[in-house]
Amino acid sequence: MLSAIFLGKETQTVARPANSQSNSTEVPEVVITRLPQYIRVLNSLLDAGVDVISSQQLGEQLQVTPAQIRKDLSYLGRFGKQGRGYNVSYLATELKQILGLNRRWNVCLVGVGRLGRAILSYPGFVPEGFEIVAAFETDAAIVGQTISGLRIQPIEELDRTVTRQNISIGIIAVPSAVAQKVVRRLTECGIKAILNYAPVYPQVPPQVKVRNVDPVLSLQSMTYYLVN
Amino acid sequence: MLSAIFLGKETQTVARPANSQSNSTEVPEVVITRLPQYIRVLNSLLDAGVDVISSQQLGEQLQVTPAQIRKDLSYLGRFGKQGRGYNVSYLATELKQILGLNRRWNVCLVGVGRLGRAILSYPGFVPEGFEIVAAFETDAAIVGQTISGLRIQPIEELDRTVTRQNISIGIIAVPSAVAQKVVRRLTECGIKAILNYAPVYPQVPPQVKVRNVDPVLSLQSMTYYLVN
DNA sequence: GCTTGTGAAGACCTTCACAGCA
DNA sequence: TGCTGTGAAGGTCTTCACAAGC
Repeated sequence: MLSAIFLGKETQTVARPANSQSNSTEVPEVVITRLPQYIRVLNSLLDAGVDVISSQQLGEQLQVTPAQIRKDLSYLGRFGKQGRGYNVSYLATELKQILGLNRRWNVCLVGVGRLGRAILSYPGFVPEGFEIVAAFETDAAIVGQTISGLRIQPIEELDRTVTRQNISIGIIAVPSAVAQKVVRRLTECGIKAILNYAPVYPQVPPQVKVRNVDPVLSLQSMTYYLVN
Repeated sequence: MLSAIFLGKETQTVARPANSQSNSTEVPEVVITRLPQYIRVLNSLLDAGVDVISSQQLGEQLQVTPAQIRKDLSYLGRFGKQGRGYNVSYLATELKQILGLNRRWNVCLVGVGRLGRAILSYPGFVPEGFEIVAAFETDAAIVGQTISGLRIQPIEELDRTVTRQNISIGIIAVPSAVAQKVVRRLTECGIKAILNYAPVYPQVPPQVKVRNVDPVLSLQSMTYYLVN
């Protein structure tokens, strides 16, 4: 019986602000975080056979103001037609291109405990173009096992495998106590994007992006509204 | 082999803005989402035997400016002493009180597929005071089974169980297609806080809080920075 | 001297409102 | 007429900077 999960603060997780040095021409990070949501809705509209949609209609589906959608898109180009709206297929294609979602990404997992195994068997990544092609552990009892079709490697092979398999993204599922150390190892391999399931916010060099998946934090911030 | 996961957009997180009608005296939602992080660091400081900490030092641990910490706390009260800083134990206690974390919360899970089972066996909730005390399914093949010590109930029993077991929080782990329907059922039972693992942003009445756990969105927003 | 708490300033993000165009 | 794209306005959040107090 295998399984898999995750979270988003935004949610959160939210993710940290992290607007390092913002050239006036830079796209705000919050805009970037909304684009995948736009794409998701556009995909479902495509499936429903919708050809054209206005910012008004799109906004209703996304629970966002039409002005926000138009403004967001205006940072990236001019995709609509006055008097008509946006061609669903064209807009989806353009946004995927901009986000780099028109290709596959190789991902590695560090930490193959209970949580790591759930991530390995989570079926939501591959259809979106994210494939976990390597998994690492320190526990000698786990190294060498084959889990979800993947041979678990010792952490020492990280550097070599990341290079050889052209891995750009790391997923961390190790205990809090070692998360920071793992983050450093990943960044030293040249990894620039990390999805962190450990309940700590690790420090990274400014050019590295981290997104934290932390359902406990999400619960803990909601209870405020239950008692107030 | 069971397992468990989650995410944080929020990141994350992130979560939707959702500043409905803000009295000038209301605590900003983004402040509320930071408090659990503060508490986490304070707890680890307590374990380390630290008695007093300044906003400067706390800020270093959290990667946040000292001014932000002081400002955040000032929305909630006056917890520090000039010239000294904050008493770690006192501040942690006060913040937990404010967030309603000085008590246990009963939680129900809807959806006991692969993902739901991972959530059921996730060991991170109970130590923080969140206990999944009921689980619901529509699939007749799963209803009646006992998983992680919990008898899986038919969805029809939701209302009665929520009332009887005093459940305040719902976790959703159903397919996207039915997530909105489940959200409505939960809100009709009086549930005011929902942790949503389905890859859709459901609509809720304004007094209901939702946090979305969505690692795919997190990955999809990071790739932008890998290609740009 | 050192650090908090907080008005004020500044940065950032969202919304408005309309010119421009189909 | 209908809708986009966008400067400008408005609002929210963050940072500054300093008075107050230990």
